Amino acid sequence: MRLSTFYAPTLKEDPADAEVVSHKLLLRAGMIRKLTAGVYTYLPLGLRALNNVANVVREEMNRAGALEVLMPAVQPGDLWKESGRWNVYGKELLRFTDRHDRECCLGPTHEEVVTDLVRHEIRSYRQLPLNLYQIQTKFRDEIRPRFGLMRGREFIMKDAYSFDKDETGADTSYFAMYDAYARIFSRLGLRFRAVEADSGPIGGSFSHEFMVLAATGEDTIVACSACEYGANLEKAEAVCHVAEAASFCPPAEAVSTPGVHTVDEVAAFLGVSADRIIKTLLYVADGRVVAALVRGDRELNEIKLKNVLGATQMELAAPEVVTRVTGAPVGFAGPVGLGVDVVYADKELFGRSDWIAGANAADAHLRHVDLARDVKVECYLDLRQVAAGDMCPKCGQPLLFTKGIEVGHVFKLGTKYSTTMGAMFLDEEGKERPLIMGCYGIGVSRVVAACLEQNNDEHGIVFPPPMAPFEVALLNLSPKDETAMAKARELHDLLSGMGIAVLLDDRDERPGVKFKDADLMGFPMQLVLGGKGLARGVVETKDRRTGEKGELPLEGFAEAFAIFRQGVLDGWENRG
RNA sequence: CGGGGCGUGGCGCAGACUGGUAGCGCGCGUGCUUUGGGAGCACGAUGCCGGAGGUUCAAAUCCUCUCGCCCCGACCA
Repeated sequence: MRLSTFYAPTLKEDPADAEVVSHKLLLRAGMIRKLTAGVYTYLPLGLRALNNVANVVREEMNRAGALEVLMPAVQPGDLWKESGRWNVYGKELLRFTDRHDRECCLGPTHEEVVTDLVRHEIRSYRQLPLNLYQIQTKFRDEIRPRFGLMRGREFIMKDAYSFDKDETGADTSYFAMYDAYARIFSRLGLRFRAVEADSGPIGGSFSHEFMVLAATGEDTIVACSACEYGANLEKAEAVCHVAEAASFCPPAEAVSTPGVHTVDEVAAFLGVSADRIIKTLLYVADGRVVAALVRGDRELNEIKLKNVLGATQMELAAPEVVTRVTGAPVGFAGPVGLGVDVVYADKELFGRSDWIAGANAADAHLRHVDLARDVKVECYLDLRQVAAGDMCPKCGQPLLFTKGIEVGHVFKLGTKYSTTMGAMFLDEEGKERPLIMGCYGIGVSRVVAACLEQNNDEHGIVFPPPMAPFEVALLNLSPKDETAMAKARELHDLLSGMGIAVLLDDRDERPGVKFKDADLMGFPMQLVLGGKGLARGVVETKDRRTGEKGELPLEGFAEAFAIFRQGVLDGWENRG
């Protein structure tokens, strides 16, 4: 390919509306352009990178035994009503009606469609297992799309769905996908970690997320410093420190705390540390008012609470609700004599007494609270957010916190969809049973963005070779010189003949422009053909990642290049 | 949806408070020079100042309404 006839409009300056580095670089390197919020056009370079990711994904899915299909983007609302998600998916599901007034939506995911497909075809256990996948455009009407390709409304996703006859088979399918994902992200040159995750509204019994490690990640992941344990913060299990022996607790008594609302204020006012205080949080979950108790120095993990309640909707109680159930303004809620439907406590509160808590009266708190004596606690559970200083639930070593970008997610779904949508098969005994499903997603376009978050420097993109739109940039510094141009074409054709994607910069530009653009666009290898080297019969080389420069002889170029290339690839493989 | 910010040649920005000829840098076109890390000089083109109302002799500038974009939050694979 020749750059003079290619379309890669690079920008010298950062676009005003790009915040994160991947977004800036994708725009500056001429890979994407925005149409509207969260919706992008892929320009030739961006599309090549995207396709490279898709092809690696495709190869590994095929290797794992999954079969590629392509499902529609437009889906009938009736299917979603059948699965029960029409009313729970919310505004993220873009709905519209067609000319016959039939309700439709743009597919944010394809459990319904694939389940519908399979229920018409699968009759017997002999047809199982089956794993279908597609690489397709998804639309999710995000509340707030941001960061370019990182969180778009329209994006490219690989989604796979497995169908098995029993739990053993389903687990096998799940781990086949898990392994395929690990291979995919490794091959693409990403630093990542697979972590335990909450399964969210799609439902299911267990799941893992594949996180690309990057400071700009929107997720926080917790990983053990010693063992393999890793989890999304929202899932991470909190280890309970050993409770002190319960001592004698005097009767609870009210103390006046005028205008003292927050835990910190109470601690300061009463001269105690925050871990002696009970924080009482009130939520409305599916219409019920519930109280969640955590230690004053802890944060409640809302996902854990929501899962415990099995609630579909849960939100922090509004001030009016707080006033109604506590009889006091916000800031004085406590578990004793609280007018809520149910009280849950973090397990850390178990076995200790003599707490300080809100008195459910304006400007007052209670001291000497004993939960076992004074409160009807429904259950003591893990409700709190894991925090710095916590230990690994598996091995007891310290946990580390890092930021990550979710690029893949594997779910074991079970029979959630097959049951509600009637996707059944006959087992060996002729008995009808629901298919056991799993679903597995990779944000293909997000992988590109996540990759750039990890692989860039002050000059621009540093593409890992498997993802690079072109592996080699061949810069001809003297495009007007017939001899040089002929040589450049010869090298270009030679490399192309070797199956290497090479972009020849034959533009009538000054050398500096070519160097800057090649660096910005991030091609792993640069070959420079200029007057200086040409006279001596050599081509200069640069490894984009290390910046290391060298020379290759024009005589016996193919062999010398192969060695150079292997060196660059090995460097990527063995980088620290 | 709450909070904040921004819409001015293709891109990045100034001008607005205090109304009075729409400007700068980059890019673009032509010519000459230059040619190993985003060239120099000269000439030139490109604006319904996001849109609609209003105030005024006069609006990019003041007022009202609207549309779009970005950031923080809530939410989310």
